[in-house]
Amino acid sequence: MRRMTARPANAHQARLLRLLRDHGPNSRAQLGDRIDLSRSKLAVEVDRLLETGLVVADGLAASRGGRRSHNVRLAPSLRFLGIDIGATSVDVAVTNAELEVLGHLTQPMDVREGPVAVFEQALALAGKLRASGVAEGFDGAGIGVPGPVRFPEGVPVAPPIMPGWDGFPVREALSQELGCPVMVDNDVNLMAVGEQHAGVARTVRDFLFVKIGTGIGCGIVVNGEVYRGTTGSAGDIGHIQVEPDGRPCACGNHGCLEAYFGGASLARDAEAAARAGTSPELAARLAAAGSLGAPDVAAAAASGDPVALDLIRTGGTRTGQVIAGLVSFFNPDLVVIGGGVTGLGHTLLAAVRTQVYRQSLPLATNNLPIVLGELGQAAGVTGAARLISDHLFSPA
Amino acid sequence: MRRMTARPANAHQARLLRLLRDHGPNSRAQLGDRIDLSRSKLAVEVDRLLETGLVVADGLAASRGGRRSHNVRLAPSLRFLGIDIGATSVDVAVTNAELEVLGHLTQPMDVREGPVAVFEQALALAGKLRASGVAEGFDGAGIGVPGPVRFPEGVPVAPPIMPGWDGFPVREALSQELGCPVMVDNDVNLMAVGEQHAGVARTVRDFLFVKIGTGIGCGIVVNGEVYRGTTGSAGDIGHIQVEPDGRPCACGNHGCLEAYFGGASLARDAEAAARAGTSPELAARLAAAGSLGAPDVAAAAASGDPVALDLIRTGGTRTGQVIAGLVSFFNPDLVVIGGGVTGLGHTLLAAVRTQVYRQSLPLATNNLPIVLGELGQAAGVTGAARLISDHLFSPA
DNA sequence: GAGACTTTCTCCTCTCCGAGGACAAAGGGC
DNA sequence: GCCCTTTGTCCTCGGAGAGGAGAAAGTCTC
Repeated sequence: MRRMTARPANAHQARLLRLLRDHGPNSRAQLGDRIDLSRSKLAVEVDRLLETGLVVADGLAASRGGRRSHNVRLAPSLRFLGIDIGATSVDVAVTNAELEVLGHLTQPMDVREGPVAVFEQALALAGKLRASGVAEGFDGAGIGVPGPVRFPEGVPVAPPIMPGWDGFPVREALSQELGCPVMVDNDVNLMAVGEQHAGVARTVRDFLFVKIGTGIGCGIVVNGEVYRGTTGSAGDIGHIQVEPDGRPCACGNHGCLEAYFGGASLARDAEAAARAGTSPELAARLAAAGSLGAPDVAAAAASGDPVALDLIRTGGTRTGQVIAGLVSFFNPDLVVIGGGVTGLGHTLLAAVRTQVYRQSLPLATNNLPIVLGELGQAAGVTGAARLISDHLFSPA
Repeated sequence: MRRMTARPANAHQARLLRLLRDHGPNSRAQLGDRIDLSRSKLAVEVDRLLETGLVVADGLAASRGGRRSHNVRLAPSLRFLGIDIGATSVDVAVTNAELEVLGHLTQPMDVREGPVAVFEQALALAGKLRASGVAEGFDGAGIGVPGPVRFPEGVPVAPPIMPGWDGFPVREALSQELGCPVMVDNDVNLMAVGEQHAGVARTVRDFLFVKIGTGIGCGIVVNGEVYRGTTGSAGDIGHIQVEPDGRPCACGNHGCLEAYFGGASLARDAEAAARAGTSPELAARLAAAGSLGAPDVAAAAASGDPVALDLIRTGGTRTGQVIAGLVSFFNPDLVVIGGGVTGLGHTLLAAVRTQVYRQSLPLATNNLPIVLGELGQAAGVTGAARLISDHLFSPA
């Protein structure tokens, strides 16, 4: 099948495409209400979009008391591919032009295997999705990687947990492989975008998305747009110090947040507790599985294990300490907590909230919701699809 | 004298005014090089600006190899008033349209006396400047206050160190009093803007301006624009915790940065050292003056007093701790240190630098200059003038 | 010092965009 | 079936702005 080649010719067309993406099929009259354009101009631009094939007619709308208007919608054959490469897994999803997830596959994987091996797996998953019939091809792809990215070029820079990726031309390579436009960003940024598009952050302009997974990172949204910093490493909060002269961290410093919390240290602490015999529950799980992870701690906590609960609470408190600082500094509308360990759920959230509300100034916390993400695993891939659609639905 | 009433009629005129503000007098031909407009359009817009009186002819430019071009410049009679209200002083300056400071007065003052008393003093200083002949009237005024501001309305909100100002309609009142447009912002934000306009931050888009004065605050510039947060309290970093369960702070928490450093605690620590007898130098100064302040510590340090040096170093280290976290989070192009205690100078700077470079990740610090502000006392008033000029030089 | 070349400035024309009105088409309600 | 409302199409008109022609005002070379 021939894929999308057209792009909006001007800012008006771009706006129309985004309206149709975000609000679904719409009548021409409704579009007129949402956009500040004369009817004549609007008709011209919609007709041009119909010609390009990006938009198709979609029957008649219900009457609003007079002549029925013609519906239009984004081409139903458009497909975006969202790829979320985590430290230990890869997620691939296919969406339509309205960014609804039509198919989603996950697979465990170690990012340290390097870009070639990881791409092979991601492309295999994409192929599987295509074979399942949800897509015949892709009009664009977004991909998130667990490290800093030089955004304009789509190239990872100095990623600590994925050394083999440094400077690898992700955008270029994937674009070649898939034969469609590709955009690359940090995975946490994309999760933030995902929650902004379809999750809890739909209505706010300035918010933080804190991901607690293998590592801890933060997506920063300013004025509705992701802020990436000078070198693309903004939001790298895992190595903020929470304990002067504290535990040594893999980064070479002492007392970093990640040395105390996050998937890796949580697993380490849980195993230590199991071996020390303070938690029979965790010990049993360790004996059964040979190793422990965040899900084990979550399960143990759910069954009331005090050691597991304590691990989550102190971790949440430490995370809350850092977030409190960020809230004072950034004064956001909203803080979203997401990532793999949200299985720890409300125990974690409660600890974070307590700490933030206690430690930040009232003016910044008065109307500050701190909530869990709504999209879970889908946040990253949704954000990825949104990233590429934003790119494609902008003037050429 | 009649004051400026005209405003640019469109975005082109606004851009031309800003070009003339930032680059000084310019020939029409040069303006053509700097702006993307056809010669005909440019001529029309410049002529219209000449008609409004915002811009005046300014003789002939030097030849660039052919016919000499006509110079234009912003009306030389335009005057902006910049007011910087600190915790313990008020600064007032007059600038021309190019934001050059033509006169500058400072006066000690306690902001807790309340808005009415403070305005009286500020207006008296403005009157003095007018009497000295640098201005006949003001075309606009910018004012900075030491607390959070609801920016669109120009009203302080819940300012901790100036309770009497909460909700006081600063913009409205001052505009009435002066008979010209007024814009209000947090004083630290304005110092950041000042350094951006005429100081060290001229060439960067994303930077932090850390002010260490009576309190400690931070101006955040994203994409060339001040970021103020949802409630206008962004950058309030004085109450970020640096020491879990540390010293009690005036805000009710423990271990805040301001409990350890900043003008107030520096004075307290210095007096304690003087009384304890560990520093003869400080003791002598205390005996002479009855109390100590940051300048005393600076002087003692300059003459080699080890206790004073140590106070500055540990304060710098603590500040560096916080800045290190912000740098990891925000990944700026540049960090500027300014405010009253820059008299502490390079001892302070060195301590901050050491801590930040040690504690933040290499990718964020590799090309990160940390420097002292260039403008000193003039940063705030320059930023204030820039604020109002940005407002006036924008399409109506 | 005269002529040739450059740069600047002023008109003028021509095109394009988009607003908005007139009118036709299509539907609802009584 | 009649009248009102909404939607869609067509047309005209005004304004914005690009770009060319040519005059005006310099510099530079010989």
